[in-house]
Amino acid sequence: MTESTASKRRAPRADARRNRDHILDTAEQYFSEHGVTGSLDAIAKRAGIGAGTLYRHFPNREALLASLLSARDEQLVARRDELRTSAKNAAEALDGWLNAVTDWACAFDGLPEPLRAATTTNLSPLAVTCQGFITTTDEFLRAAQDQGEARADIRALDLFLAALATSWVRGAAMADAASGAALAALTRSGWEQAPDHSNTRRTA
Amino acid sequence: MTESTASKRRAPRADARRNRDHILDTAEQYFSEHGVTGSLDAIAKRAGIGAGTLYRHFPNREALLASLLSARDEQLVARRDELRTSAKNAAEALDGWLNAVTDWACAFDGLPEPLRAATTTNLSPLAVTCQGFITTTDEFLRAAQDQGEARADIRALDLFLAALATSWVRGAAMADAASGAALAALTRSGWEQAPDHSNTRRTA
Amino acid sequence: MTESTASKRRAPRADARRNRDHILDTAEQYFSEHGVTGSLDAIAKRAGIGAGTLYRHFPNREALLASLLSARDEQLVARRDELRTSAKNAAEALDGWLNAVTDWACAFDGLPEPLRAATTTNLSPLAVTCQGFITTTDEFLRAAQDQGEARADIRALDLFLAALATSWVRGAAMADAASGAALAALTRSGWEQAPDHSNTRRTA
Amino acid sequence: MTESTASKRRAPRADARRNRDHILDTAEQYFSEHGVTGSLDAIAKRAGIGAGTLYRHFPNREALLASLLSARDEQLVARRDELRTSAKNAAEALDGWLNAVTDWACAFDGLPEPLRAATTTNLSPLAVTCQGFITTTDEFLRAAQDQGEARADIRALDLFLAALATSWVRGAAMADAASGAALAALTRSGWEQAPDHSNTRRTA
DNA sequence: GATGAATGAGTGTTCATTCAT
DNA sequence: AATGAATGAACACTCATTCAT
Repeated sequence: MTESTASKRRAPRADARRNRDHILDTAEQYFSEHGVTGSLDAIAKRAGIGAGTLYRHFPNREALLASLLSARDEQLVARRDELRTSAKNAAEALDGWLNAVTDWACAFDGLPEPLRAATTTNLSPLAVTCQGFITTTDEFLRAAQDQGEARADIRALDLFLAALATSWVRGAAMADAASGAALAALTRSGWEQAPDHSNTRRTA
Repeated sequence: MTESTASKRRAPRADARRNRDHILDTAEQYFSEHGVTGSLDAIAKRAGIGAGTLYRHFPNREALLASLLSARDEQLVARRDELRTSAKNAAEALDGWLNAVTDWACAFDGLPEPLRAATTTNLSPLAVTCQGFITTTDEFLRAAQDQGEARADIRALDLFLAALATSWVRGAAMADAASGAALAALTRSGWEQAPDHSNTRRTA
Repeated sequence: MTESTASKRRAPRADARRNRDHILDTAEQYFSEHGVTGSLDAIAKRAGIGAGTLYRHFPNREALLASLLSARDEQLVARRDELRTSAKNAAEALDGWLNAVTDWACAFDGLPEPLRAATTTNLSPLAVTCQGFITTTDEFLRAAQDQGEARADIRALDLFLAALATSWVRGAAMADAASGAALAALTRSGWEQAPDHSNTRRTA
Repeated sequence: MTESTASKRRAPRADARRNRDHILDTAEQYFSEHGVTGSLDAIAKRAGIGAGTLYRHFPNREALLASLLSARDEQLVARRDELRTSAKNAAEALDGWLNAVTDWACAFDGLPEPLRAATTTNLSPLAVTCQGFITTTDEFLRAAQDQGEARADIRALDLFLAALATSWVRGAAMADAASGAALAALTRSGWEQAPDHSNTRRTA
């Protein structure tokens, strides 16, 4: 299917492809330096192309972000497959996945914000990206729930948002890394001490 | 304490005081409508004063925000006192307090962002405000820990940040309210199911 | 004449012809919606062709407009013939013709502007179109003048411009239709009251 | 009244006034060269001020135009008074006035367009300016009608629009001046030859 | 013949902050 | 103390036209 449509627009034109890739590289670097709210014009300038060219490839900031992030999909997908096979149990797999998502959402300063927005608007190009990850989260979550390793009243969307929130807490490069980790831990175990009459062992 | 420094500049001039209050009222309204990133110029205009006057009272956006929020301190302090006496146990008190903080940080759209920043920069006028609430959080947390109702490895700062994160997830008025509540719940209990040795009852 | 030059490049290629027609249809619709200053790129996009193809067929906006309008020539020519036979006198014929021209120039929002320009520059592809209509106007005018039904000091060009001006006054769809009609009436009879020798008393 | 409000905002600040005047001078020159659609940024740059300063004084193009034109009001008003006293009859006065309006609307290339728009939208700052002139037109028109020198079925608005249309026909500096005059003449007397054998019958 | 990528100056507008009045 | 004018870079985004493919 994808092939047939691709055959229609035969040549993606070598220079266009090159430009596109160059824009992505430049944006990656620029966003790393200035956060996701950095100037698109500045990216175009740094890439040595006209602003129009950037907008042709990526009609708006979110489209650019989406492309940037989907380039990292492979890594996340790889991580997912790895967790599926190597995790010692469903809870570890879910935990590992959520950590991976958190890292992913920390790619650029300010990234969690549009991602969160994308979970509710559905209009953003980021929405599809997010949706895919929520689905994966759901798979891990269900597995853990089936194994009795995760509470039954948890929704995948909420875990995804919790991961984003953790990225958000980590915030800028300067922020307290420990607090980010702490929120991740809270998300897993909560602050509440189980009122264990006998001996509830719980691993921090 | 604050009074003694104020005594230095004897009469704060009635009109200045009036202006200040009027700015605060206007800003309150404006931020409610447009979020915390709204235009300060617009606030000055709506308040019917010059931009310079606004900047005289509040040298920057965060100073304005800090004043705005500290006006709500009383409510939070009242809530704190209420929780201290009425909560049936330390865990409920802590939970109630965190919910109060979460609500407080939802006062304006986009408010969690500068608050989070204030927890790390220390330079922001908001830092003092935050610090006070972190201290209160610490009191509740310690009480709960002393009662064995909260895990010992939790830090007040992290709980405070978790509350902010919850506000952040709630986000704009449009956002999914359930997800906000879900993160609060996660923060309390985590998604992990305690490995029950007897018989795990689980409702699908 | 035009045919002989066309015979040079024998087959206009079926697809080229089809493209050309499709562009015209699309442009007709687009200009109706957005006025004559609408984006040519958008027209190409809507027509499903590349921008270059559009420019191959019509090197600039005015060339496109000219083709668009000459497609309506038939209607105007038909109207001309109709007026020649059916009008009860030369003045009515001229009046009918000017109204037809006015309607024609109202085809798209903003059309009168390039038409007026075309009457003076001669470089525009629209110039030919306009010239033809001015000639026809001249025929009707002369007939009326011969019949003593039109003043002798009137020029066809000026009547044509007056018709364009009337279209211009009608302006966008929103404009005051009555004023358009009023200008047409003024053009015919003027605001001046003929000095009546008897005694025309007229109360304002 | 105007004085009391003026006293409130005591100092229009000498530099502000100077800037404002300088902007107006620059805009006058720039619009003369490039027409009313010229770049506002370019005007700011040429005036040696920041774009923001221009926008502070004139929030949009039409506000700037309105100020520019109202500076010419005095001339028109003077002309009005002159016509009132010196015109040999009401018809000449009206004719002189319409010519004055036409000249006024020719001040810049492209000016008739926003003026016409202003007669229908009412939202434009130009609307007030236009309204004033329409009122004056009405005075001259009524006088002429009272004298039996103008047809009773004419509206002031339509005469005003006819004057604008005449300016529009004159168009750019390059345009055919004769055609402009011709439309003005048409507006006054029409193209129709009164079929007067003896007594002038004229159909409305 | 057709394509559509590239151009890049240009658009109007905003805004936090400073400083002359 | 209050004012509000000035700043001017920055913003996202557009579009007619060219030209390599």
